[in-house]
Amino acid sequence: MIMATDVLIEQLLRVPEHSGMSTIATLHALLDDSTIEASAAPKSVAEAAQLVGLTAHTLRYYEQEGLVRPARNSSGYREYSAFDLRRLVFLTRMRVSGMTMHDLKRYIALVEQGDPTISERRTIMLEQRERIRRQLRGLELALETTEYKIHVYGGAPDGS
Amino acid sequence: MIMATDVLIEQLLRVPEHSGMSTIATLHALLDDSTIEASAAPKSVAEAAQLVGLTAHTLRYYEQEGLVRPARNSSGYREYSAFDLRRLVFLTRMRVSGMTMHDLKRYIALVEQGDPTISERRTIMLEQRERIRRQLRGLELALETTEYKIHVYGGAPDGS
DNA sequence: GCTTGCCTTCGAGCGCGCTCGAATCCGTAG
DNA sequence: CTACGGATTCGAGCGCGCTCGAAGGCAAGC
Repeated sequence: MIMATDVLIEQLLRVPEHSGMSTIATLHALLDDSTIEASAAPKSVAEAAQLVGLTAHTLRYYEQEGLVRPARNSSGYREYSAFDLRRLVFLTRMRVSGMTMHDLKRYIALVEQGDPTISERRTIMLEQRERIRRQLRGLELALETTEYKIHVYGGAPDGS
Repeated sequence: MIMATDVLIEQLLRVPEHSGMSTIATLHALLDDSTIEASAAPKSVAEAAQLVGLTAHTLRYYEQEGLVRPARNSSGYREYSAFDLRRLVFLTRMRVSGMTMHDLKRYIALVEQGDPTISERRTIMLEQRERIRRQLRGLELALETTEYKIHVYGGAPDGS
């Protein structure tokens, strides 16, 4: 939960409203690695950073940690493809939901090893789902508590 | 999101099921500083830590930061009253929902200054509510993403 | 009286996830 | 030709929230 996180959440939240697609189709377009090249031109590190709500520094750090492998142009500049961007969206969502860099690196390493690791990846995602659900319960409790305080401190001129 | 957090969430989650009270009444009993002394005997630092899902070290740290002020017995040992315990529950919930130590210290400082600071505290809680709501949205997106992956990785022997 | 175990204070250390700055290189505009 | 913005690598540093260990005190059991 670092500074970047707030920006990140803001950015990622506005993703779903870009078309008349169903939720599942949107997710597919956003996340499935086989639906590549929807938008042709690759992005520079700064553009990619902006799109995904991180800094260029952080994107380079993620690469260093093996989480993404953008191509390079003839000058050695990074070029983020749609594939890379989808990967970044996935990474940021997992980070937002509290998956550690350690676990994320492990997961991505499995992804890069291909099909034989699918069942292991599935296990990781099942655990991740449990973590998220626990967090949701914790957050809802915190929300109740916060609303209780607001109530005690005198009504709610904002919100019902 | 440190090690303690997981334990902490586990502990705090089981609080609501202890009686036939309504949600609001439960919250009141758990959080309102005027409903003191439901359970008489004060707790030692280790007991308090266990109850709230933190370590004794962390409780001492919180005290050092001015977040709680447990009384001391004749030997200088800490004695956590029901008041203190409720305070701790509040603190942990705020921490779970991502409020920083910095903000929490500020908030508690206001609490200790009494009534004149109520409107300021209310503002803080309104902001806190917004932060929690943003986090909830982010988490829900992460949950969808995770479930999408689970789906892609082949059905859900666990959960529908 | 001694051991055991939990309490005390204090200050240093740590793991995480960035974050930043220095030094250098590329590419376009004037 | 020069200047400038943005790219590169590298390694060091940082803020947060604990976390730990040393050195010693208190209280109950044998």
